[in-house]
Amino acid sequence: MTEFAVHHVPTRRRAGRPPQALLSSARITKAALKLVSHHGYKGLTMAALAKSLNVAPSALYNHVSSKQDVLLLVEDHLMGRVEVCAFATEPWDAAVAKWARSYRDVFAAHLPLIPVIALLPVTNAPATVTMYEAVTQGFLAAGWARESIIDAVVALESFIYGSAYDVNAPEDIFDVGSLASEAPDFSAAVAHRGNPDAAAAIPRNDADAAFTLGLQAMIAGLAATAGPRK
Amino acid sequence: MTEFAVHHVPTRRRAGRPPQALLSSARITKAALKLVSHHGYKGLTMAALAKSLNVAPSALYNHVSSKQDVLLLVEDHLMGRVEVCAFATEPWDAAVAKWARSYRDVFAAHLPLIPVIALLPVTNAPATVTMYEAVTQGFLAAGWARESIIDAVVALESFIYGSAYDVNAPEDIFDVGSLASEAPDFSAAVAHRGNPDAAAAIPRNDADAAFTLGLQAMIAGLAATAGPRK
DNA sequence: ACCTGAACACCGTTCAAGT
DNA sequence: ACCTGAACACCGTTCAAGT
Repeated sequence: MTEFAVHHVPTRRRAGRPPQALLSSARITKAALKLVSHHGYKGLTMAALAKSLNVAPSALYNHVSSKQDVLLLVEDHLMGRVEVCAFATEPWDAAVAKWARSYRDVFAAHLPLIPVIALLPVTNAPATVTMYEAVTQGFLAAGWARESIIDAVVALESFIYGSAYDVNAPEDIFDVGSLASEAPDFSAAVAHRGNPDAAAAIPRNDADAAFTLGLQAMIAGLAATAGPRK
Repeated sequence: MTEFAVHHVPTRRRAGRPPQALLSSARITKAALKLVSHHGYKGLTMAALAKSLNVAPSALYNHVSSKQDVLLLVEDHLMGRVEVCAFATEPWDAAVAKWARSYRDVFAAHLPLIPVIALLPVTNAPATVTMYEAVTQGFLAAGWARESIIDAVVALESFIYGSAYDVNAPEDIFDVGSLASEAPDFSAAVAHRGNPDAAAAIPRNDADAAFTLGLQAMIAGLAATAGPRK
């Protein structure tokens, strides 16, 4: 050992230049979205996610603390696709309708995220907060009282989440099968859903019809009971 | 070996007397409910369910085809706890409100069943069909057109499912944390939710407030747009 | 027909060890 | 700080074998 060797500085990075990590929140989010779009949420496992990033599964835990964390990253990314632009240009009721429909459409394709949105704090979800800010401003601009806005938004969101499930319901969800005789009125209502005369079988999107009906009802009802004083 | 032994009839059951099985749908449902009430849905595993019935896990598959099947059994049992009696005695809007609130309360305590209700056909769910029959009769008695009833019920259910999630949301779900400066209007709306003056901090159930607001709005809106002609 | 025991093909997560 | 490899403690489900 020479004295020189003692003073030898081993492979050392220049100050202010952190090591180039293989992973990052952005790369994880992107890989997760790609995995989901190709194989659905059943294909989104920590092992598959790691593989798609050419990394060991345990490496993911240096950047997220759990799979829930990955889902939150994906959720926040998708929240950026919810349309809030109408709140700046259109009347309140039209803007709410546009926002609600795009919100439903985005998460109808990502059902497993609904418990995540509905139950996880918005802290560390910047795009989600941005969405809420735009919505709140739209309500304020329409003359809503500050103290009523969150309740109204939560009520609308509840309807939106439930409607996102309904988009994915099978066509025959209300087929009573052998129980028909015990539920004649319900069976008839199901058979005649949307068309007064049984003969005409018009092609129809049942989920859209229910969503439009409920959305119009809630918007009208909110405007009448909690909206701005005329 | 004697001739007698050859003719010996081994333990044989009398005709028309099926063997007394250890398991049945009713026993499985009951055990599952008990497991959930004590340990939550994370405690409802096929292994735990089998153990509580003193049976091997594989034995369950002689009576249900999957865990989804167990969840459907539990769901249908719980649907019997949803109150439909008001449809026979009270005016339509009051009856709907009572039904919706009990529906929300039942499944707020059973969130993992919501995807099951929302996505699985009602075939083989007799209590669920019975519930729908009573609701349909209530709508018919109030003068609703047959072709609009299912859409209205689906819209109400969507709101109910989303509201069940909201009951379980943490108090701080809208805490923006360090993002407050980027969402001033939203932050203020959250801070003043329910109370006009910031000083008074009245105890308040936020989920109930949003549910009541949304339910009143939707009921009023439905009555105005799709209800019976006056 | 109904149940057991063993096995299968997965999960998410942890942790000592390396750089 | 970040990654690997191996292990852990589970899951739901299947299936040959028994009665």
